[in-house]
Amino acid sequence: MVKDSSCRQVTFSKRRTGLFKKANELATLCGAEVGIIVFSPGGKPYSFGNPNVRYIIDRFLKPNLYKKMANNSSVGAKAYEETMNELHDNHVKQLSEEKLRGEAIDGEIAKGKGLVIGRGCKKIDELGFEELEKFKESLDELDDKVKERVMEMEASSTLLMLSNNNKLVTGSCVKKRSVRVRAIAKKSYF
Amino acid sequence: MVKDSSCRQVTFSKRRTGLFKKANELATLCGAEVGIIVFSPGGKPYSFGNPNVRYIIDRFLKPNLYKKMANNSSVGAKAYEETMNELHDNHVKQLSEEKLRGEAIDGEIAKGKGLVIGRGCKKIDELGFEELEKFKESLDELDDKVKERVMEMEASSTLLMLSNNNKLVTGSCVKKRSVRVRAIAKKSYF
DNA sequence: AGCTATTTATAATG
DNA sequence: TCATTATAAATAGCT
Repeated sequence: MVKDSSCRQVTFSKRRTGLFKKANELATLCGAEVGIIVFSPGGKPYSFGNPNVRYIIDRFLKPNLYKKMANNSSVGAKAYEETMNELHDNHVKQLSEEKLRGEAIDGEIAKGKGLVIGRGCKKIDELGFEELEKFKESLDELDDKVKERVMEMEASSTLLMLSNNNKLVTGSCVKKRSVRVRAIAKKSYF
Repeated sequence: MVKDSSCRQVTFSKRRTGLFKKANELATLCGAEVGIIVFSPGGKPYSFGNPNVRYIIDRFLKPNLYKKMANNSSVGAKAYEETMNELHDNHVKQLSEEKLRGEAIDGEIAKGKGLVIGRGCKKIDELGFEELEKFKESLDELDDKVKERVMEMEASSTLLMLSNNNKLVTGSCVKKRSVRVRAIAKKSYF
């Protein structure tokens, strides 16, 4: 890391591109799932993901959530895709019903922002080391439960990113994944 | 992705190694921060991280938490390290105090696992789409707060990984052609 | 796992 | 930033 600033920026750009290309090839050629996050020397984030970064991170951090997907016929991205399709179908059916009674509960939920622990109303800032450790566990458990349901909601945008991310480069391995796309872009990826 | 299973496994191995090497070079040569997660066709996870994957994911998902770090003198990993050192010092100081009163609160915290929303006691499974969306927001906010404090606790282990990851074993592989410096090889990056 | 022919990435330069 | 090219590095195919 001896190069001067402008030269380093060029090298960074080239090599980042090369890295993402390699990652793309790995995913395509081998049927692997790859996620990459890069922060430039200046701190700007770049990411690559196949199927997408969110999915990779989720799967990495919470493997348990993906066990049931693994049971859904095939392996890896295919299972994910299929599971997501199912979830999405259910979701769409559910959505209309939910919308109807949704607003009625807003008030109640709003109070949720002042989440309490047990019956006490300690503020986070007042928690100490031991308390936090346990509280974090609780939170993670809760997070898993929510994630499981929230996944339905995110399925649509997730799948869109999937298709956006699959611009392939190399000659010998040009291949597009066929994916059902539904819903509108939420985030642009690179 | 045309190769048969055993051939594909070999290719996956070779290319994964190559990818991680490239990532390592990018990080070392350009001072970038890189995280990679790969799931093999069989679903086995491999990861590379500089400084480490956890840090990369955290920074990617919760940029705000790292803003204050950015204010801590320099940029990137250095700032992170320094901030972590500070946090760790505070943490160690705090730890002895906390341990003393820690156990007393266990019971109270244990109840936290039955976290409630507002006053109601709805189970997660009973929440619908609209409810979940709002609840997730609450949870994310809460998670940020906790992360901020939990970071202190994780600082020590994080820093350990950091130092473990940075065993520079070989010098630079300077091959001919004047100033052209090739990557500095780190040995164990996965 | 090692070897080598070939392809690909990239540093330097325009 | 883009294009070229000489060279280093990665890797497919084979053993």
